[in-house]
Order: sequence, then C-alpha cells, then structure tokens
Amino acid sequence: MQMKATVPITAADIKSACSQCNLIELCLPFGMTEHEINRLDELVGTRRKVKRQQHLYRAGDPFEAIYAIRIGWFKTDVVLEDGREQVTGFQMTGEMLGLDGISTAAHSCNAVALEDSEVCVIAYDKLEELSRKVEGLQHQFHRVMSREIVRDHGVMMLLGSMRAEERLAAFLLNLSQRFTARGFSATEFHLRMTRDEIGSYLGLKLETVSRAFSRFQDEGIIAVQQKHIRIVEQDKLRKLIQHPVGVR
Amino acid sequence: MQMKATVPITAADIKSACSQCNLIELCLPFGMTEHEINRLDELVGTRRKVKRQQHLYRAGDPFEAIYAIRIGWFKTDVVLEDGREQVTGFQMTGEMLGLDGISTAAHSCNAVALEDSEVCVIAYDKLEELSRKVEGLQHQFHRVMSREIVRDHGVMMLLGSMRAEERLAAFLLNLSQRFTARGFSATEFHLRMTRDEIGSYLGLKLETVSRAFSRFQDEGIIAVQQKHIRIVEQDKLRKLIQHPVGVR
DNA sequence: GCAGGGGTTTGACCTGGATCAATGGACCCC
DNA sequence: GGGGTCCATTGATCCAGGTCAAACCCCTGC
Repeated sequence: MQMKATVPITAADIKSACSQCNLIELCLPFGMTEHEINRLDELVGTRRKVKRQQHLYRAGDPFEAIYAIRIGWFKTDVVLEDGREQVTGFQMTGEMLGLDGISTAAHSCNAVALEDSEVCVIAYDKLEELSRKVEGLQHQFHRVMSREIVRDHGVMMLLGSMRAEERLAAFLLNLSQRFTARGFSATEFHLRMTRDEIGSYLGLKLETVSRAFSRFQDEGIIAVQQKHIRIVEQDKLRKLIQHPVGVR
Repeated sequence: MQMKATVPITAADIKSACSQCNLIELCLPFGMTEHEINRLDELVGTRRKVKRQQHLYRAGDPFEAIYAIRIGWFKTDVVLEDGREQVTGFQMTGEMLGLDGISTAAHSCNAVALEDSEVCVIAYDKLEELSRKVEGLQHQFHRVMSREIVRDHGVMMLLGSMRAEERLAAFLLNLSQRFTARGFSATEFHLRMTRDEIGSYLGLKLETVSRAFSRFQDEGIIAVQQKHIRIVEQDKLRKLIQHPVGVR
C-alpha cells in the first residue's frame, strides 16, 4: 500500500466489480446467488495488469492475495536449486492463481504471464472474513481449491502413467475443453506457451513435443502452424488416450 | 445413517474428541486455540476402522465427509479406463483424506488402507458450518488444502524433472521427515506399501524401484531388508537430489 | 531489404528405464 | 510343518524418449 502511493494511479489499478463482470460463470462467483455476488464486490479490490514475461508473484513472496485471471494466460512453475524448472500449470481466463500461498503464508511457486494479462486481486484476509458470512462464497472457494487438487491428480496420472503422445493428446483435449467453456472454438486455437514450456509441463523435452506434433499432423489428427493448432479429428485424439499403443 | 441402524454398534463406531486426542499438533486442530479445539468436538462425529486392503472411499462415491487418519496408512489412486493405476499419495497419521471430493460432490480417487487403520469422520456440511463460526478452524482447513496443492506440485517436479534414483531419494527423505514430525525415528522405518505402489507413485516400474534400492544399499546409503529401511547416510540421499548425475 | 535471435523442426545416435523372464524369500493359512 | 501366494530381486534385452547437432522459419528492428 505504501509503495502504491509512490506511483500515480493508472489504468492498471481500476476498481473491479464481480457483479458487472462477464466471467461469473467461470470464476469465483460461479454458483452464487445474485445477492451473494453483490457482496463479492466488497472483496475484489483492484485489478492488476501483468505484462508478458513478468511475474505476478514469485516463490518466496509473502502471501497476501489470490488472483482471478480476467484477461490473458499464465504459467506456474517450481524451480529446483540446480535450476531445473517444472511447469505445474497453465491458467487462463476465469481461473484462480495463488492458492499455493495459503499453506505457509508465502508463495511456493512462480506465476508468470504468457501474454499481456490482467487479474483481479482478492485480498486473502478479506476473503476469509467474507466467506465466513457468505455461505455461497465459502463453498465455492472450497470447490475451487478442491478442483485444483483433482486437476493435480490428473497431471500426476499424465506424468506417471502415460506415454509421450498420450500426454500431448490429453493436453490438447484439456485445452480444447477449456476454450469451449469460454465460448471459443474447441478445434482451433493459439497456444500461448512454447514447446519447451509444454514439454516441462508434460515431463518431456521440447524435441519430443515437436515430434509428437509433427506425428499428429502426418496422421491428419491435427494441423499445426507454429502456435496455431487446429484439431481435425478429436475422436482420434481421444482414442489415443483410451487405447494406447503398447501398455503392459 | 439408515444403513448404520442395521448393524450393531461396535468398537468401530466410537465417539471421538479432538480435545482429548494426542494428534493435535499434526492434525486439523493445529494452530487453533484451546477454546476453538473444544468446539471441534461437536464436529468430529465418529471414528471408522478400515481393514488393510479395504477402501475408505472409491472414485464416484458421493462426497459427504473428509477423514483424519488416527492410526494407520492409506494410499490414494486414480485409475484410467484401461486399468492403468496412478498412486497420487500415501497418507499417514494426522493427515487428511477426501479433499478431492468437494469439487464435484463426488470422490475422484480411491482411498485404500495399507494396514488396519482408523480415521475420524468429519461431516463436510458440519465442517463448513463450524468453520464459518470458528476462525481458527477455517484458516487451518484452508491451510490443509493449500498444503495438499503444494505437495502435489512437489510430486509433479518429481515425476516431470527427476531421474529414477532422485525420485526414490526424495521419497525416502519425505517419509523420514514425516516420521520425525510424529516422533518416530528419522532413519529407521517400515514401508507400508509394495515396490509396485512406490513405483506407481514415482512413475517407475517396480523393478526399477527394486534396483534403485539395491544400488543405494550397495553404496552404503541405506540398509534394506524387505520393507524395513534404515537410512545410513542421509546426506548422500540429499546430495543425490541437489547434485544429480547428468542433467542437461 | 537484411541481419539477428528466439523458437521450431528434423535427423542421427545413445541411454535410462521398461520389458520379459526366472528365481528366491517371507508370510499366511490350513 | 508344509504348501501356496504374494512380493522382491536380479539378469538379459529392448526401445521410447533424451541428447546432440544442424537447419530452418518467423518475427522484429535497423
């Protein structure tokens, strides 16, 4: 707060309001009553713009708020002492960031914008306070955390039990499904992350990701042009996961 | 509840009380005031015994409660349609089970006892209700969920970025640390899970786990006798992770 | 237009861990 | 006490994906 006073108020610092937001169906307010959502407006303080490649927070930063993505894309990652990086997730519009910080009151991973982005800042102490009063908020917040745990289990399955092409297929289907939920095309989209970042997330090297893309393209399953992806045969992608090639 | 009436009340169904429990420092009550813990007693309904190999819950079961482990060991796993199993965690005394269920009101993984065990049953609707009144409970519950998310990120790092022996070293150190927190020996313990289950958790085949154990033993880092493990050189285990052999 | 750099693709080769197979032990139940 | 079952170990071989290397492509900025 003190630091804020030293910079002029800019467009990066606008009062937000959940009740006026068109992300209600995707974001924290999901499932809450109109009355409850109106009360959310006291909670969501400011918006914050984060430029491409900039950190929203870093591992070790004191935990003060969670963030709802209004516009843009982020990745979260953890880094070992020897520099090895593991991408733990890619987050898009309506998804929540920062939940890792509650545990120790400090963030345990880095959150980096993959493109110029904007988040709603939700002060955590206020969130706890309000969710004691607003039942729908409390329940939805718990659901959001639980969903993250379930998602993580899915990633473990991916990393622990699936082969390279299955992992990529699952990744693409997951993106497709999330785009659909946001009213975008299920079959055609731009990737915001590099092959290297996809590889890190999927536990593969960038060359392997690239080769898998090429293979899918050769087989007519998808069309790849740089970061632009078109899914041609969604069924084949699905079957890749359900009927893998050679599993003991 | 209706079903309960059909069976006689047994020792498996005893009223529990957090305030009388010696797991306060490890379990849900951690960090709460004495007054707050007394109120917890209204929350924790019954205990439930689960025999070795039995399920505490299964993927798809309706979600009603979360569970705190009083005695014993569990594993959680997710299973793909084609039967591939991924162990997502091993839980011991004082740890919480069932958080995955909040998201969709149904459990998304299986929880199986690795030995005869006993859990405290915490009805979820009551937990929400009470945590609206008891600030310390609310905060601690959030911390527990967040800790699970952070743990999951660690597993992703393991699965995505570490080699076989590093994974096993990290696994052993993690167990050691959790035993320590419970007042048990940091260097000598019994594994409750099979090589196959360890392998599933670590994204390795059981043969690879076995070989890694043998290799550690040959190098004098640990002593293995079936499921009995003695860590001889904890430092070497640590160094295995910090200074891996050949990373690009 | 062209130079430079980051990201991507592709090829050739290598290797860590998977697979297959056989044996050995520990523990449990008659 | 003996037989059966489950689990663990170890060896031999194989292969998916990693590694190394060389283009190539697509921007962007001069």
